[in-house]
Amino acid sequence: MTFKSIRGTKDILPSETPRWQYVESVVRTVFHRFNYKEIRTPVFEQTSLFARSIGELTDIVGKEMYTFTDRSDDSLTLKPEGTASVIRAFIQNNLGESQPLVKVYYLSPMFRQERPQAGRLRQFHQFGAEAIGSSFAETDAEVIAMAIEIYRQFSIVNCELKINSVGCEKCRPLYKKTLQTELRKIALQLSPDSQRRIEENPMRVLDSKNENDIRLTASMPLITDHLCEECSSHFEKVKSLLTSFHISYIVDGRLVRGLDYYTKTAFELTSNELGSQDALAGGGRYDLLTQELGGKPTPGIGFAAGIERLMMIIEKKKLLNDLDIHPTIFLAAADTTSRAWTLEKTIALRTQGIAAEADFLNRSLKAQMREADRQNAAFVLVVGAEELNKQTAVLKNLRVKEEREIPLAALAKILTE
RNA sequence: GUGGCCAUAGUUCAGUUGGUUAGAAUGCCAGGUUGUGGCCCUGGAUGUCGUGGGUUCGAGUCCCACUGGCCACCCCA
Repeated sequence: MTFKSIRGTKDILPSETPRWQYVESVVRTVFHRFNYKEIRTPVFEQTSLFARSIGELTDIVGKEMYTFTDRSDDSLTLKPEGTASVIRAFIQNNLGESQPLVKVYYLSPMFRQERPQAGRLRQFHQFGAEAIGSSFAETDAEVIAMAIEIYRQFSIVNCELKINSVGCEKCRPLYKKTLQTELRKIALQLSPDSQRRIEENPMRVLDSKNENDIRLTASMPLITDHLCEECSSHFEKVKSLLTSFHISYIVDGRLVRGLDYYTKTAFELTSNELGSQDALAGGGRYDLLTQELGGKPTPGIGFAAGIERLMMIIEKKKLLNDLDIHPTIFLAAADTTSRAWTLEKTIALRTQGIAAEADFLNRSLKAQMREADRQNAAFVLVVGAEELNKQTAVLKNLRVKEEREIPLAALAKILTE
């Protein structure tokens, strides 16, 4: 084989696209119900947009971005996540000037150069939403409820919602210092990654999956015990709202997400149906991001979810297997003289809004019947010279295996009933 | 980026201690029914055995490298 798709990229084939389209339509429906409107941003941006927003020291920026220089020597990057682009568009188009709260959603491919494995691709797809302009806990709860509602639409209700508060510019630096001094005491016993993070991003050390690290840091102070008054009451409000929405959650004081811009609420939705890459969706509040990117200080919160991972669960649970696109009628020609008529009629039916198909490969009647069956057509119309003379045809219902002779003039009417 | 396993018809896979023209199932095509699908029967077509090198009289089989896939680490959607 001479040409192959790039490592970590996948073709979504005709056998799968009906399921994708259906999932996308459900996602859109829920977003619309929550009054979020779609935004479409370019797939690539200036590299510095991501470096600035996601954080220079994060794994995403440090080693996973698809970055290249174009012919004008500008450094561009295929977007590794959605929020940065949305906030850039929000600022650039002054979206905040026409209303205090902007609620948008997106469905888009994302790109990260990681080693592919189950549930992880280099080009993958996310849907996500951003509510820009509200600092209130009510919006945090709305966004979380919306994410959960999408999964509920697919009867996925056993996933786990983990939430945390990562503090703000007032309380987080103090906590970081406290944690850092504690971590330095045991630094040499920690994994190399964690040792590096003590200085770069100490909170990530607590989020390590290394068993030894977990044991050593078991009694470390948690951010949830060091929040300032404002962050603490915000967190309490989010939790009580979730409870009032009948959404169960577990507080995970060690949850730190891989993007530096989060403040206060951070959350993650995981599923045990997925294997090692078990995060279905993640998100959080980013009250400082808009000003960091040069806009007016505007609080915001959002989430993003992986479509392939949702798809994995849908496939595993054998949901949505009966979606398919099929012709209502297949026009089969019994002899060569009637073949031209079937083609003409097929085109005519299509213009009348009926999904029709015919044989364009000059096949035998038997082969045409097989084709109609393979295409899962509801009806077959068999016509030959004799029928055309009488202006009739044999209409066969493939589902109930019955056939009858009908006048050609009545065909469209019968099919649209 | 690191590691383990893997790579043979369209697909899923078999292929003996290295030995002649590389198989099965399924799918595809055709016929059985010269105007009728699904089930059944009969027949047919299809492989650079991932790529490149090496060992050997001889390699799908052994060795090396590369590429790709799967899974895990890491990280995350």
